[in-house]
Amino acid sequence: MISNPIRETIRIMPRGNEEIAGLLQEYAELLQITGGDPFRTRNYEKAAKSISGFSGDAGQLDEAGLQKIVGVGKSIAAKIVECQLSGVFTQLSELRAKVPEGVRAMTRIPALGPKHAFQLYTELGISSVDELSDAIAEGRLRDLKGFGARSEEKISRGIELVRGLDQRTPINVAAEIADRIVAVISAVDGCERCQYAGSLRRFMETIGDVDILAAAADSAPLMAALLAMPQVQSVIASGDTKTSVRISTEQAGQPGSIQVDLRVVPADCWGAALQYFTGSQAHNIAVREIAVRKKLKLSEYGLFEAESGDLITSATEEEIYARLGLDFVPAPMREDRGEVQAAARHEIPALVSLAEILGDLHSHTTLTDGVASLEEMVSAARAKGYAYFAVTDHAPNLFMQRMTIEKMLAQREQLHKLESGQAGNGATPMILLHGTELNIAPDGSVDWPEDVLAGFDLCIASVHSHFDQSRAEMTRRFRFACENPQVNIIGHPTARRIGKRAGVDVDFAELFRACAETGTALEINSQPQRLDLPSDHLRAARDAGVKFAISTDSHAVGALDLLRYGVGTAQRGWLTPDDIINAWPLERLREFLAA
DNA sequence: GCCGTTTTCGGCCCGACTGTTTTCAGTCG
Repeated sequence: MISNPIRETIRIMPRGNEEIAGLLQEYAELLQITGGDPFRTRNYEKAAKSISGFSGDAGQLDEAGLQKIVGVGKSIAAKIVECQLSGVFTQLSELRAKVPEGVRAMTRIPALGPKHAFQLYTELGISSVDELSDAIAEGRLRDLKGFGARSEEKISRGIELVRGLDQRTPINVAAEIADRIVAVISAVDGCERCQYAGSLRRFMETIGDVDILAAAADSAPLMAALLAMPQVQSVIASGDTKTSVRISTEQAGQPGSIQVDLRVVPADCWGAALQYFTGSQAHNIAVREIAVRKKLKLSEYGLFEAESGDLITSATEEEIYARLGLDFVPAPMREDRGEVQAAARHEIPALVSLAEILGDLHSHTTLTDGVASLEEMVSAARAKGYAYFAVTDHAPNLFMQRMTIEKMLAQREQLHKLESGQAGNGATPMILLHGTELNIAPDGSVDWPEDVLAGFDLCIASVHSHFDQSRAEMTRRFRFACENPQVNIIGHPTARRIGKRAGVDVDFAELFRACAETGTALEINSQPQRLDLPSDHLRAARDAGVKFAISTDSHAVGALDLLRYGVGTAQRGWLTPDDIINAWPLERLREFLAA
């Protein structure tokens, strides 16, 4: 029998981080539903999140290694190891037998939590969202203790909401809505400050709800302004300090909606409120625990002496962190993934900022699938004040793009003319780089022969097909592409489409090694439906010695503005300008591309 | 269940809003 070299490298793969995290999360939820100790529940949730964001492969670790992960102690480590070895998680199986899967699904309904879901199951035998819907229609909830007509109504609305697809909103759609609301609220008489906070300020890739914070002595006119917006579909809650509504989102004609929370505070506690309202919840808990240990109390109203209740500070976030002995933590880092400890050790890195990006390294024109001409793209890039700009149209193997070597060479000539044409008008000229986006074939090869590739200033190589290869094949495919001396950057490495297509299955540790060894950068693609490489992988890649290119992959002039989402993603991955090749001056960039 | 320049035991963030309640539990962030 002929041996298959790929097959031989496959071992029985242990469960990956996400799978382990999923089991722990499920166990936490089932514990909560069955009324388990809330602190234990919180711990399992924390361990799940911690493993989900862990940069190594938790499935490869023994008990001692697992316990080094924050939130994982003796007991959870033992459960994970047992699960890896025997495939059995006894306590989880026991709870699964007590709580049908449908009951857990019921807790996803807004306004229906674990306690009521379990009550509905034990007292009425309701064990799915559909059964719950029927029970409400039959009026069976009314006689239940703790339920009434209003709760029936809220749960009914919640069921409609969960049945609608795509509950989380892309970051750019949420940002547009947030900007509009901030403009409306800011214009109200008496509004002293207004900005968005929450997951949007932290640059999460999708947004569950939009959090708006405002400062005013009298909250009523601000709340009224929000309620009067024509996009408001329904009011979830409305009080003196907080109003929650659902607002419609139009995405390419698709109906949708998102929850918006408006919180109004007095101006003098702005910093404390912004810190609180930005989250994440896990970060806030970690920070508040530090406050408690110092005999202080932190809330959205300020930092107080625990004993006397005297206010210490509340005006700015910086003062609050400083008073707790912490470095200021930039919002995108606030996920309780080690940043609080880093802040205590005064090791918060100087994150890359939008202003430090000197050029965009991935763009398309009408020569392939862009909708703006070369001249339009270049002039838009110049308007951004970039020091350099790369045009990287698709290569021939993406057949529908009908690229040829002749078209490519003609574009290069046009590009050189454009570049020389700008001399003499006084301003520092923007350097134009001629590049291409190659297609990584299933075997790892790319479109053009090496001598053709050598004519480009830069080559991106991306996976555009055969997404379902096995991990071993995919990993070998990437390594082969990295080893091509002409390939400088791997484009949108996981090839995921957020909410639509999962990323390819690749051994990330091996990919990072290959990139580091060959001097190949990984792209952080700024398209909101990509955000790829995802932020969760960035720290591991950087620790392996990988450099990154933050690019927009623009197919239109307006898309150049998407760079901020790529920068936000890089900030979530703790990256500094030194990690980002397009934050470097042209000379250093050229050296990297030539190496 | 985790964690510790106060602790290996005894804590574990904090507050707003709602609905069904005569004082509070549940949900949410």
